Amino acid sequence: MSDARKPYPARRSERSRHAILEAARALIGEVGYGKVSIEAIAARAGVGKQTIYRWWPSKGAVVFESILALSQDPQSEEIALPDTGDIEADLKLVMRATAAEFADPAFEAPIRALTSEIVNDPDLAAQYHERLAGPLEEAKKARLRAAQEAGQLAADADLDLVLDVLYSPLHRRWLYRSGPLTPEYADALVDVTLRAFRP
Amino acid sequence: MSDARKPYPARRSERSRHAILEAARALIGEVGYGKVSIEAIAARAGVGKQTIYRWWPSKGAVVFESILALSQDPQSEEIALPDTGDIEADLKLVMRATAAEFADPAFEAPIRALTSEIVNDPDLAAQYHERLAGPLEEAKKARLRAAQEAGQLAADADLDLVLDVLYSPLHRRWLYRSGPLTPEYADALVDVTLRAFRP
Amino acid sequence: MSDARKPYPARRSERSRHAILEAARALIGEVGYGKVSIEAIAARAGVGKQTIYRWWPSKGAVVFESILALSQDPQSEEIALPDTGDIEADLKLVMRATAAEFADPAFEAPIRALTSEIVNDPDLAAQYHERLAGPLEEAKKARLRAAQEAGQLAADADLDLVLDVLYSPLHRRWLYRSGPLTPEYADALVDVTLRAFRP
Amino acid sequence: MSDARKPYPARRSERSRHAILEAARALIGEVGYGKVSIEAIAARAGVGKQTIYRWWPSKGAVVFESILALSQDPQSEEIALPDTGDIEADLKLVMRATAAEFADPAFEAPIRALTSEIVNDPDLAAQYHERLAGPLEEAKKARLRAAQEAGQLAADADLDLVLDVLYSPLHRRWLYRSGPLTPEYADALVDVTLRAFRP
DNA sequence: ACTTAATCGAGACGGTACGTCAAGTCTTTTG
DNA sequence: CAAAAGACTTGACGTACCGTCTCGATTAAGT
Repeated sequence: MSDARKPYPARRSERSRHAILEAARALIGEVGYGKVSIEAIAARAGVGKQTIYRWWPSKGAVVFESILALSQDPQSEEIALPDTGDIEADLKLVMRATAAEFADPAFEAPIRALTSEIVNDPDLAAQYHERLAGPLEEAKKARLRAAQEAGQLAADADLDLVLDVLYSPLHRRWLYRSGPLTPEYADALVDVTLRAFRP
Repeated sequence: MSDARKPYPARRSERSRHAILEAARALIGEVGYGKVSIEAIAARAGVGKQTIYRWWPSKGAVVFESILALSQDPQSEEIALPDTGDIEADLKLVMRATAAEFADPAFEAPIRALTSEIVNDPDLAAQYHERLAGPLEEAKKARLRAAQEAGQLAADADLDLVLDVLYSPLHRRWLYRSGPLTPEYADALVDVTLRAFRP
Repeated sequence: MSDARKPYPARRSERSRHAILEAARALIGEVGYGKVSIEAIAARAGVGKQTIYRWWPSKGAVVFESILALSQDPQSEEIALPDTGDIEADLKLVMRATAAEFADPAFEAPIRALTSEIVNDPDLAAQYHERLAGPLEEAKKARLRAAQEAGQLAADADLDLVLDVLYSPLHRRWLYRSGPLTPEYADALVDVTLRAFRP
Repeated sequence: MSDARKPYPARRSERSRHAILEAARALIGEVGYGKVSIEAIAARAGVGKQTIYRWWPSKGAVVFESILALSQDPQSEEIALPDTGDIEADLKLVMRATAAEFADPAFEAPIRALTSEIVNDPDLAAQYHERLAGPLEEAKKARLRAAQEAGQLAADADLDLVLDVLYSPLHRRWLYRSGPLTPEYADALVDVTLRAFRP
């Protein structure tokens, strides 16, 4: 009887699951995503390779989930952006923080790994959206909606588009290393965006 | 690398060089970037493996160059954007074309491959900038400068920032598959950008 | 072996025991001894692996017992060789039958499997002797004793030796495939043996 | 390019070939045939697994050749049995030596391993015949022919049959552990054989 | 035109990792 | 409490490629 079909999750070992994700996370940090192997994850987690193959379809999926797990625990349930009533100040705060995060090497490595996976795997891209990017975007849109109601943003602005204009340039600069992620750049993006969507 | 103290380019076989790049390009299209191997490239090109290792440091470099070669040949020397005098119409034309290009599967595969490499290798990112993205950006900035002179764009606008705002959202949508690349979206980006940077 | 401190045979499921031996026998015929696995036996028998491990120490033991069971059932209790009074005729009959049996592919596979086990496991060799070979030899020796009493065989002949000389060459030829198992060869062995041990 | 097809023996590494056979031989002695793995042979020989798979089709073939190599080197070219003119004395000498050899544990292990392989693989059986058993049998038959010419053996005796009767019982007793391999037993077999085939 | 030295196609080599199979152990649920 | 079910760790399988290392056989310079 091969292990190939329909493992029955009720019997799944929580201990193993956790050890695998933790090992994956640690190895990405230590040797870089490209050099992480399933064998190394299994060895580090004290787990048989089959236990990985039983529950995940690919290295990408393990790595993906290990990073998701990493990102989700701390913020737990609720994500909310600061709301002082001043949309410009609030956005600049958030954008500067985002820029700083991207510049932090400890943060970079796993996110680049994750991005590599997402670029080449539509399934993971969908999961990424649903589980990580989506909730975050909702939180941002909630803050923007408040700004609309306060008359600081055009009432008919497409909030998805606003977010695209606000974040994409920063993201692209980071991904392609096409320029420095300075606070000034963050501020400039906020200024441009508010100018484009002012009431 | 034993053989490779100083590969002396004068003796390099142009026939082999070309066959290798061509084989790489073909294989990316057939099996996808992740599954292309040096051995397969060598076999397909009718070349010894050492001939590849002698001239390129990694699979990424071969693939990268094969795609660069692909992109450069047709447009040869000069790249220029249309200039009808109407910046809005011209940009919409270009942006719609870009969106269509991204949506074309034959175009997608190699560019995603290239992007995978760039994300994880700063050297390749630099080369990409210098040899592909840079010249293109210059052409775009030339057109924007003409618009500034025609009073259609703020004279003090940072043209790099303008390009970021214009292209990044489209690019990001494509890379993360986070939304459809419609002509309407292309138009909306042009509208937003012109609104943000109007004189 | 956790479960197996003292498997308490009183509660043993006869249904399972039989299904396991039957499954083992069937699989040997279908895929060959070398490719039979405990997992396959368990699956085919509709039995948990532990149920096999609880009652048998190794794959060899299961296979061995399944073949023993196969050989014993039909002949049940009593085995006796033909006795027409003519030892030469009787032996030739038996030897030709034995040669034919060995040449039958359906018979071969399990016996070769059994032999593989026996060669490398002295315990199984002993069991084989006690449960299969021994009784058969007794029957043969009974017939030879009758021949001695009839003055057709030297009275002081060592009957074990007689059997060795009679059967071993045939057996070896089969095992090593070192020659054809013809009726003529069977006859020749009887002739040689009777000549060597004539009164 | 996979390694799968037609390795070209001219480039074969003699160093590796020898190390592999030597490692196989050593491991059989240390852990027993059943527990020898290709991986262990490769590791012990300081060789990649593929180098084994490139030149041998199976574990059995490697083990087989390692034992053949072992048996062939010392006796090199010519094998000849003693010939004092007294066939009985000569045969008893040889048979007692054979019995002693079988009883030696250092000799036993590899020969049992070899036998296991031969039983289940007709190809190996054929090779065994051609490269080991055949030449030996020729030497024995040469001695028996001399005895025929000296009038110590029936002139019309089938020498293959003589060898069968002489050796098979000893061999079988060893293989099945069905009795002790004493010098007396060896002598008895010579006596029986000579009686059966006396002129 | 003639060496002569680097490049070439080919492919064997020592290795690492793959994804699969089965072994034997352990745990949970069912009868 | 035995048995079915099946997840677990372990370890070997046979394959795919890696990057290095010979091999002759071109091939293009510099004599």
